[in-house]
Amino acid sequence: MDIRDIARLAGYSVGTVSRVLNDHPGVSDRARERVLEVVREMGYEPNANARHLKMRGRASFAIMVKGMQNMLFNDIIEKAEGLFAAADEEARIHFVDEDADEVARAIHLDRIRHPKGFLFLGGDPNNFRAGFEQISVPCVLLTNTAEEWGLRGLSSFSTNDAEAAGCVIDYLWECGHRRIGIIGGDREVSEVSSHRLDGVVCAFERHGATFDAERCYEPCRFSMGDGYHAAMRLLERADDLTAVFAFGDVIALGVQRAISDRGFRVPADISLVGFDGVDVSQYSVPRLTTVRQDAGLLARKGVEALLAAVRDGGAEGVHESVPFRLLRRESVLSLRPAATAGAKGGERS
Amino acid sequence: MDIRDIARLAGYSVGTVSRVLNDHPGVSDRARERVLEVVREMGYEPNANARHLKMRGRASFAIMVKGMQNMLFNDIIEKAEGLFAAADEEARIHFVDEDADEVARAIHLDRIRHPKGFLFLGGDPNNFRAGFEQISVPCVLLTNTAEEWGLRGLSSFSTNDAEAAGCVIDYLWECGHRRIGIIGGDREVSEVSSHRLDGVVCAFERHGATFDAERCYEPCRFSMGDGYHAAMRLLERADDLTAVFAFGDVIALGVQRAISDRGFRVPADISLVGFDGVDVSQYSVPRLTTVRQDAGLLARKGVEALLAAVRDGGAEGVHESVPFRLLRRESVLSLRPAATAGAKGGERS
DNA sequence: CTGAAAGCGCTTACAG
DNA sequence: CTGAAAGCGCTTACAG
Repeated sequence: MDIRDIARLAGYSVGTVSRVLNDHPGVSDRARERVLEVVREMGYEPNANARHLKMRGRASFAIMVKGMQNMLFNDIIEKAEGLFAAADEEARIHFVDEDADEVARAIHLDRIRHPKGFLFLGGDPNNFRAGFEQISVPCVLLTNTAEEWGLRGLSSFSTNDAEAAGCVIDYLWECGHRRIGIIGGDREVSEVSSHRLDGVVCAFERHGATFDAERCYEPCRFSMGDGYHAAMRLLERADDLTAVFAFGDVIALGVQRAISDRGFRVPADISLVGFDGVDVSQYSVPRLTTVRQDAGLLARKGVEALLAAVRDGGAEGVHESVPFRLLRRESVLSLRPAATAGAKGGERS
Repeated sequence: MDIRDIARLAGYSVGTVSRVLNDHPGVSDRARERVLEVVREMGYEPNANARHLKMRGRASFAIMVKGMQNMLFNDIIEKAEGLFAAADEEARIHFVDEDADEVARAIHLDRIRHPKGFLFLGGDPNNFRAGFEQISVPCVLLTNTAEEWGLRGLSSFSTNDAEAAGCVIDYLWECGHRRIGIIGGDREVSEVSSHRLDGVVCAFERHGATFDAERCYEPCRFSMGDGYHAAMRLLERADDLTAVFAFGDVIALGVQRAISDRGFRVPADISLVGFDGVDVSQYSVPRLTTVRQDAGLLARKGVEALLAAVRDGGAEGVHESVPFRLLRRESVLSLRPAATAGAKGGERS
């Protein structure tokens, strides 16, 4: 069943059928109706390979997702897919391993599949610096800022990680916490972690204190298992902590388990804060205090920018941060009785 | 940069270049080396659209995933992707909404993309009965059994849901629980839920009791939020339950939160069992007792069957169940002091 | 072993 | 408004 069959059955040429199928002008109503009738009857759908071959290949968009376990990315994917669909665009999802090279994968895809553009969910600056210029189509990066990567034509939308991390420290400080441990991605590898750590360090300085990274910072990958083991190491080394800030909700879940396994309770003995604001954070017991990244807005800005860049021909590259929110829930204990009331129910604000 | 450029640069015809690229016999070593040299130098990669057009379209496999929030499916996808890659096959992931028609989507893809085969993660028998025969390529279904759907050419690999659910009830029974609530998918819509419920009912009968579905069964979708609300309804209606069995770990997480919000503790006041055995279940506090489905084996069997069906030309369709394991962890309290020891640390076995 | 040529299923100037 | 024809970038009989 190909376009020639339809043409024959409809009594028109393949050119006319093609024009009908593509909603091109210059077709009589009679022809249009007749062709559509046959198409419907036969359940015909054009071969996408042939179509894209002819139309110079640029078929769909590619979403490059770093890691399969990142629940925030799942939320973003879900929204982005809907947005692409609404714009009548196909989007194909490619998961790449957390420590694989997402840019190399994209270069390869660019060559063999000719996507219209790439939406990156997470990315390693080293990979981008090494290969980005080899990508021939518009690219947008989400959750990382590429502002300082010096790459022409790459846009990025992200949460201001340093500021958000600073807010967490401010909040903990306000609750009377001074001995705070940090568990997050390796700053050599994970740039968001590096920014968040900067925010922590600055916040400490703001409060006239110094963050002792040597003792109170423990790096790990973004998974529950890694969070668990990192917390075990941290709690072993620094047994006087009153609070732990994990650079991801999934990490925080592992940390919570570790705290519990060492015989402590959250938040009675140790307070805990996460990052991302994924669904599970509000169902854990206790509900996890965390920084909510706005997955919906991130997805929308990213998809719109990508669509615009494709339409207008690769733009300059913009870098924007989207608002975040500190969700004050139940996993942080105020050490200052007077402040207790203020620390509760804050999510409503 | 197309195959003609390579041919010109290498000093051979496009036919020879194509043969080299496809590892066909009948090419001199000299030609092969020369062509590969140019290919490498130019970073050339053949246009997949053209290739597939010529090769009659069948390009890659399609993985149809029902719902984006199912963590078990995530595990299976991850394994399956690796397996396809190892077999040098491409696999494209399509997420379809939990209540959208995955078979209709597949029919559409079948027509426009001509995949080699479909791997379904989850599926609604109604959709399959309505449209399955319109799919022209081999299909394998995972996590549901299609044994009784009467569909020629569809294979399925799954956990024996009824048996597994029965084991859960047996275990709770053994721990002294009699007033057990069930929270799971709507049996009209979710066949796995219906099977699990059958298992529950049978197990009650085995123990000389009757399961009162009217009072003790509350349906919901497979998400934490739905689990939470369903549990609220159930606990409201049946306030004497000593245990709740949720038909999915994500549901169980919501249930745990609901139990806690009603002022009860798990397992001291109410015991809780999940289903699936996803990562998060072992990090929750308390660690969740659950049925572990073997995502790795499911993925392996599914991919192998699909590959074989494509190779040998659509086979008959086999239906196999894969072993499961009841992971006895911390969320179930034994009501019979003597049995306490046996109920703990069971995961090790 | 190699090349010239047909053809995969479409789209799109170009005529009429 | 419609049709005949060229061409998208490949693969693969068919000759030689």
